[in-house]
Amino acid sequence: MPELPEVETVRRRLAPFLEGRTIAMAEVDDARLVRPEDPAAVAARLGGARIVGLGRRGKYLLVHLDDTSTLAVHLRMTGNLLVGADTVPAHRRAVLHLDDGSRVDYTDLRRFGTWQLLEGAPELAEFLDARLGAEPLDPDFDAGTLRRAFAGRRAPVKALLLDQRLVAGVGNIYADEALHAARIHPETPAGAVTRPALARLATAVRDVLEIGIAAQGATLRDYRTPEGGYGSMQERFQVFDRTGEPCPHCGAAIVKTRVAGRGTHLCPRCQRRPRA
DNA sequence: CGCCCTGTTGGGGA
DNA sequence: ATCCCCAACAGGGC
Repeated sequence: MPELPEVETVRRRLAPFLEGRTIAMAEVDDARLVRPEDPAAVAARLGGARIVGLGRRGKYLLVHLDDTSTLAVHLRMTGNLLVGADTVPAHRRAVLHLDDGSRVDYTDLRRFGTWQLLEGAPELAEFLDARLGAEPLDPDFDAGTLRRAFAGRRAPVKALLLDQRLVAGVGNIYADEALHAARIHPETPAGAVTRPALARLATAVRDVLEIGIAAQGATLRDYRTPEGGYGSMQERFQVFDRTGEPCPHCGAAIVKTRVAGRGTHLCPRCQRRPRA
């Protein structure tokens, strides 16, 4: 489910239903969800709280409460938040009952997702700052941001792009897409990426994330239209999950390799491996 | 039918 | 600094 565009889509979809509402009761059925804290204690804390707003930082969805605490929700691989379901959805791990009688269901097939309750703005800031670097959609995100983050580093540029402490919110799909758009081989040592390439990459990261948001997260692998199709051509990726298909830019066959422990898709003609 | 491999993320240990 | 493994489960390929 996640990747930044999907989290942002969930935030925008839920906000009208949640903002201003009071949580009448919360149920947390999965002990791991809020570890290391006690699920019952967190549920009790949520009960009676009013939701003043929904935010996002990186891939964290932030549920701001009127007692200055914030519930930081991370959906990891398969988490999702649903409103208005008329039956209990599969793999439900937690529920928020709102004061208007509606329900928010949290589902998570693989149970990697987390709910972290943070007390007050300083604790929230400390939590986020320890984990997240630059926001790629902020106006000041540019080539200089990447140059400072990559300086002197020899790890593959894709590995650093995926490091949330450097750039917040880039996942495996959008890393492949951004590197392809910027014509950078994913195994290029990060510190060796040229200045012009860094400028292309900064633009590409922002562009692919904004395209994903504009498509309302409809870019995921398992997304299908109600008729079972893929939707418009623009909703498909350029390289991700397109092994063997022609590169939209040059026509060469997309190849799949492994970089930073993750499946990696690239065009061998557009993204030349730099020689040492 | 069963086995093996893969995976949209992040944390911890080597 | 970098790399590997793991969490828990489903789905696809063979």
